[in-house]
Amino acid sequence: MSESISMASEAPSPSLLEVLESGGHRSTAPRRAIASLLEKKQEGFSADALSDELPSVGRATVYRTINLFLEAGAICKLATMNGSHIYSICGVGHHHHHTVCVECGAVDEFRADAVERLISELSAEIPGEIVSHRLELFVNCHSCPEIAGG
Amino acid sequence: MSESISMASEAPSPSLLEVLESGGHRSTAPRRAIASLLEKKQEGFSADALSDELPSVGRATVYRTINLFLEAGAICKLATMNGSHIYSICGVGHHHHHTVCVECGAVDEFRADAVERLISELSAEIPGEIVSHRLELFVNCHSCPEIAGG
DNA sequence: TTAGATGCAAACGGTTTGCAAACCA
DNA sequence: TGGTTTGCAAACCGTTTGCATCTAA
Repeated sequence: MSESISMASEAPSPSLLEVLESGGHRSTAPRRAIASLLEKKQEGFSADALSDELPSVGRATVYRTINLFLEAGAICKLATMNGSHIYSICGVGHHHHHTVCVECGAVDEFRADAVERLISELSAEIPGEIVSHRLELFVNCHSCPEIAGG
Repeated sequence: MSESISMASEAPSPSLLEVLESGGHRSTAPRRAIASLLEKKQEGFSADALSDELPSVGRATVYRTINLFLEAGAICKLATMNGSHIYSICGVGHHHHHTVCVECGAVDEFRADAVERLISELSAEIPGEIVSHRLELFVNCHSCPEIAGG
């Protein structure tokens, strides 16, 4: 059963403002607004949606700030089932995978040693060497009504 | 060890023209040109690159034809490591995964029961039900020079 | 004081769409 | 022939960039 899987649902996000400052970036009003909004989000978000929620912040700044957090590893960019992609706060610092709810967009993270073990088994069977991998699970989280009303 | 993994390197692509006709689409010169070019390709390709190789075919037609094959399941759209995406012919008819060479872009398919088994194990541990999944392996295929000269 | 950050608007890359002309069945 | 498909160009979407202005440190 539950050998080495760990869900991150309960993990509090690290302070995005700390991420900013430890990266040598300034703490400005637009960045603080974005950071505090992101820290409230359970679901994945698009840059566009974020921008809509912060009409006082310029679109370019939203994109620049997202990229800044991306580079710092504070958020992840992940694929949705339809091929587009969304961003999500990273609670876990290291390599992990995501579940994305196909109904409401809620994103969760998990680490499962079984996944990594599988990859290394596959590497024996596959020509060439495995440099990296990407795994996304699309789920129906069954808690959608609370989040998205659907 | 090698229990149920199957690589698709040698599998001949099914005739894309058949795919067209069985889908009730017409066999036109542009579509035939695209189909025959695709059937020669080992590596993944972008719509843009395809269009460059077929200057006599309009860009819109390239995109339309790609989507047509996508809908028919004859080609797959898959992610590259840098977040962009490429297309690749599907030899295997059913659910499978891809390896993408980070050097030359060569794409291969594999089916591994172990992957599917892992997913169903994970489903016991993960809140909600797993609807679908996506797994991409990024590899260094070590045959790059032959394909891309690099 | 000044390097860094912002907002705007324009540019961008990839993709889709409207439409009249061309084409296959 | 008539419904499909094509090519073009313009529109589109998400994202990045140039630049003058503003601001945190």
